[in-house]
Order: sequence, then structure tokens, then C-alpha cells
Amino acid sequence: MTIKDVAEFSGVSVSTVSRVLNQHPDVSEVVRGRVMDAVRELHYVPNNSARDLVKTRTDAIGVVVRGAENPFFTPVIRSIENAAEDAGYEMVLHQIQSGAGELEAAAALARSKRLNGLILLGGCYDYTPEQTAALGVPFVCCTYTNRFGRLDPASYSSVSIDDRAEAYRAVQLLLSRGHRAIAVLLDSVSDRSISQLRYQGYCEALRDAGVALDPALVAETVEFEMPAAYERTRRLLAEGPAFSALFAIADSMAIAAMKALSDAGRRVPEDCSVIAIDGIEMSRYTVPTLTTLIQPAETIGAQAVGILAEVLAGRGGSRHLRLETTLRPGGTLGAAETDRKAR
Amino acid sequence: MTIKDVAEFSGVSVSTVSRVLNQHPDVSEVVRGRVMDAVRELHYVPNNSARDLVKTRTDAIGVVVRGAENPFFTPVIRSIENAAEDAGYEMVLHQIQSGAGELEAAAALARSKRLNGLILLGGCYDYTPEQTAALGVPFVCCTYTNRFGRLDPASYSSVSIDDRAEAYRAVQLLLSRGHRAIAVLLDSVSDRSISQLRYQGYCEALRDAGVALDPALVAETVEFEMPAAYERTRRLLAEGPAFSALFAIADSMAIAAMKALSDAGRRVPEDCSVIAIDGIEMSRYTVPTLTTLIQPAETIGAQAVGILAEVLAGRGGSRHLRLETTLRPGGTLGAAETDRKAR
DNA sequence: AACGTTCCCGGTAACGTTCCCGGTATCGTT
DNA sequence: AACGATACCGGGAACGTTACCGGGAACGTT
Repeated sequence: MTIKDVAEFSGVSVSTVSRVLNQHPDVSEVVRGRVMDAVRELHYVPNNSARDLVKTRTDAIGVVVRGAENPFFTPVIRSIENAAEDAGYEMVLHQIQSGAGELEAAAALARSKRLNGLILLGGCYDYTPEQTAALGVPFVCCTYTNRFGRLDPASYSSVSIDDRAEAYRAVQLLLSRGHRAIAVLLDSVSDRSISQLRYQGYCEALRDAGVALDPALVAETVEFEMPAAYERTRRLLAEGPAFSALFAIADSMAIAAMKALSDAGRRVPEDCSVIAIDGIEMSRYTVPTLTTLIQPAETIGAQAVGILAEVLAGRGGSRHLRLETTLRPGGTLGAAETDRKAR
Repeated sequence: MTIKDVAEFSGVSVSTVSRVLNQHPDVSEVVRGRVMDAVRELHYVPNNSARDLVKTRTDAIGVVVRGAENPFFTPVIRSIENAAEDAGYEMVLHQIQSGAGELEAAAALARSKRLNGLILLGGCYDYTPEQTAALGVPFVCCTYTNRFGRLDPASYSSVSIDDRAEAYRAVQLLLSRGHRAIAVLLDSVSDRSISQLRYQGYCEALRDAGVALDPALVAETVEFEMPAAYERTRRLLAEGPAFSALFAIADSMAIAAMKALSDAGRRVPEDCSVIAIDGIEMSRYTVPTLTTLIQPAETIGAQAVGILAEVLAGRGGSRHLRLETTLRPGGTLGAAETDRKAR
């Protein structure tokens, strides 16, 4: 079952078999045929470990993802896998828990598995430039933020939407409908930079509209999970001040919130408008359809491997791609005024 | 950056370094300390390819999944990963498209990567016993069916729910509420054995209740995707006969169907009851909450690696584990009679 | 004092590939 | 007819690691 067996079976040397297997030109058609026949006959499959050992590169890129429970990542990961395959790379997935030291662990994994590069998906790794450089592996960040601006932009690449600006846009949509008491639902700002950025957009939109920020309308959960979002919204409805609109920093949180609203007897959008960011598949099937800013998930994933592939090919330095969302007008937006009049 | 560098740095042989790296007993404390210091100092990370090459086993199991777009698989895969890690295995994921020859490709992958075993997740591979044996890799099937009974039960292991019986139970619940015109929503029977089994349960429940099967109420989609389920339900509502209840063979299809019902102006459960099987997270957040038979996803995944680990350890032959679902009474079930009276 | 044990440690052959280098036909050229 | 070029193939080193075998030191035992 090794290359040697194939060589003996077909009466050639191991070198020749290797050449045939790797599409090298210096081999005659007749020999190539004999070898291929032997391969089929013996059901030979090359040993990847041995192959990777002798070559320096593995032709594999790693995707380290924090919070894979977020359904938004599903299409991103799929598009990464497809794009990687098209570019001749294999994708290996590695989930990490939120916590310190995980990036080092991922880098160690990358080095031990001889991965060519890394795609960091959905997390916040506030490392110093020195620490980042110590990774020793080229990487590109996806749906990720350089918290505190500690990373030197020239030392890495990234592709994502402009979270702050898009959140600003979402909240502005609510404001333009006359809403003033706008609640925001987010997961832990301290741990999640994406959440933090979108929260900033919320704050700035309110400020620019001359609306005072009410801390009691900021509903923060400790984790991203839907049950937490549901429970937090329930508590906000029970204990917090009144609000006519809700901005959720993620579709999945919005869906949980809509359930909480419904359970509390509040209708969407009559009693409360809802808007979010992400555009996960499920958000098309809520009743009413969730109004949300759809991230170009496929493009994000494809561009990430595109940039990484360029870096790996030697050409192309660091790039920071900012993509735009597209608004899907669902049915969760209502006007604040007409609402009041209707009552 | 190799083991040799570490050996030279710490003034010992490569053998000794290897020994301390693999927790072998025959090494003194002082030397162990020196080596560990060197490892840290040089940021040494073992080369997995070389390690795998010399050992026969890789301590990795592959999960080949067909239709990873099904959100039901998410927790299953996660639990497999966790259980694998606990058992000292690494998990590698491999998605396949529906199509022939994919299992062979997966087996080739397993052999080329020297995977210890395979978990086949959510598919139907109707192979002959000879073909199966030719895989050359121990495997256990998960949410999977031995279509046509062609596989010798003694030649493999499996863990899943009893799809036929659970579907029977779901439809029985509808029947017990007085429903007679019960539609069924499923994806391609010809390609998906799970779908086929659940459809069988539907047919048998109707038959045992003395209800004639109406082919016009059998809504089949060509693919599993939610848009297909939505569209098929829409068409059923527009063109098909009246029905007071719907059995969807999967939660995700049920959610899409509920949206179609809503868009058609039909209320759930007043105008139409809905029941499904799976118990995905999203189904808790529909309005009303979906009534469904929850699969023990975590247990399924954990048991799958448990059985595989036993097989790999040499002990334990083939086992076929059938787990039970638990009914979550949501709000999508109504009575047929009271409904009619209310009108 | 000689010997057997135990405890460490080093040398070295594998593991299955790829790749470089060198070698042998074959063939056309002068 | 001798020679260079070309096409094709085999030999063997290397990749980084583990596992086996053997050997030396220290120590207790008779």
C-alpha cells in the first residue's frame, strides 16, 4: 500500500511513480499508463504525512473561529472552504473558546501542522505587535477587530464590514422613522470587539440625532447565545423603561428578542420596531421578516482567502478590505408617530 | 526549530527530547527540566507530519457530513468534537456533496490522512457489503440509514433515533387531535433516506388510523434548503387540497413552512397545526414555539465517538444504538374540531 | 570483589515521500 | 562514425520524528 508496492507492481522505480503521481512531464505515456493501472489495481492512496514532511508547505490554511455557534459564520466558512479549494488549498477548521492564550495555541497548531496561513474569524485578539509577529504565520482577519488599535495595520490584512458605520446606519433608520427611545441588544462589550464597534455606531447615531443615551436601554448579555438574548430582552421589558424600537447587534439576537417581545404581548412592528445586522438565513423566516443589514458573507470569505493567497504567493502586502451591507427591508420596521396616533 | 535544535540547545540527544515530549518515564527530572526550558526558549513545536509518519495511527477521526447546511448537525458535530477530544482524538471535518462516489473519496481521504476511523453523518450510502468492506476504515453511522438493508448490520455500527417510529409518533399526535387532512413536507425521498423513513412513519400512522393517504398532500422538495421548503409549501397552499395540519420531517423545513403559512394568511395553530422532528435551536424562537420531537443531538454525537473508540480499541463489535426523542410541546398544535367550531 | 539490576541516556534504523543528480537509450547532426 | 542533445528513468539523500537496542553509571547483593 506504499509507493514502493506500486513501483514493484508496475516494474518501475519509486521515483517514476512519484513523477506520475505529481504530473511531472518527464515520463512516457506507456509508463504513465502502467503506473496508473497499478495505482487503481492496488487501491493505492498516497500518505499525506510523508508528503507533507518532505515538502515545506502543506497547501492548507487554517480557519480559527471564535464563537462558531453564530449562524452567520456558516456561509462564511463554507465560502472560505470553496475559495480555498479553488485556490488549491485545503481548509482546516479550528474552534477556540473565548479566552487568553488561544491565539498562541492556534499558531502552535498552525506550525505543528505546517499550515501555510491562518484566517482569524470573528474574534478580538488584542495583542501587541510583537506578539502578533511572533505568531510566525501569515494571517488575515475576518469579521474581526484590531481592538485598541494595538496592531500595526501594516502587519496584517483584514476583510469585514465597517461595523461602526453599519450600526450607525441601522440606528439612523430607526431615528428617521421617528423613534427616540431605542434600545440596543448586544453581547459583552468587554469581550467582543464587534459588539463594541456596533455599540459605538449606536451611540454616535443617537448623539448626532441629539438623542440622549439612556443607559437603562442598553441591554448587554454576558454571552452571545440566544437564550441569553431572550432572557435579557425579557428583563428589559419587565424592568426597563419603555422603548419603541430595538437595535440588535446580530440577527440571532434579534430573533430571540422578537420571541421575548411576542411572549410579553408586544407586537412587531406595531409596538416595537426591530432592526439588526448580519443577514442570516433564518432571519428571512421570522414573522414578520426581520429588517436587517445583510453582510456579504460569501464575498467576505472568498476575499479573505484571496488576500491570504496573495500574501502566500509572495506578492501583495497588507490590505484592509471594507465591504458594504445591503439593507433588506423586512416587516419589522414601523413608524413611531403613526404608532402613537393609532392607539 | 526541529527536535535536533532542541537537543543541541539543551545538550542532550534527540531521543531524550522525544522522550520528554512524549512523557516517557525513563528520563531524570533535571534533564526533563532542561529540555522543557529549551522547548519554551526556542518556541519549538513538534512537526505533526513527521510524528504521524512514524506512528501508524494518527489519533484522528474523520467526520464526513452530507448536508452540513442542516442546522441540526451543528450541535452533533460540536459534541463529536468534544467527545473526541476527551477520548484523545482529534476531529477532522469533511463535507461532501450528495452524489455517488463520495464515500470512496472520503475513505481515500481517511487513508491518505491516516485517520483512525470515520463517522458518517447524515446521509444515505446504499452500498453493497463488499463496497463497504473495501473502505478499509472502521466507521459508525450517525443519523444515517442502511437503505434497502443492503449493509450487513454486523459489518458496521450506527447511532440514531428510530426515524420511522418517531415520525409515526408525530403524526399520531396530529391524528389524536382530530386532524385527518394532514400534509407532509419532506425533501427528496429518492436521495435522502432519513426523509424516506420519516415519510414511511407518516404513511403508517395514517394507515393505522384508517385515514387514506392523499398524494396531493405529500409535498416533496428536491433539496433540503429552506427556500425550497418555503416555495413548496406556498405551492401546496395555492394549488393543493385543504389541510388542517402539517408534518414537516425537519424543524428547518417546518420553520420555512410556517413562514409560507403566515404569508398566505393562515394562522398557526388556529388554521393549521404544525409538528416536526429535530429540535434545532431556532425552533424555540418561532412564534408560536414549534412543537417538535427533539433529537438528543449531544448524546448522538458522544455515543458515536464512544462506539468508534471502542471499535478502535479492539473491543466491542458492531452496535446499533437507537435513541429516543423528547416531545417539546410548543404552540403549533391545535385541535381540528374546535377549530372548525370556532369558525 | 564480582555480579546482577535498575536507571538513564545516545545511536540509529525506520516511516513514505519528493527531489536532485546522474545515467542510459534514442535520435538527429555534422 | 562520433558527438551533443533530448527524453526518460533509477538511485539515494533528505524531511522530522519515534522506537528499538545497546551501553554505561550507580547501587545493592552475595
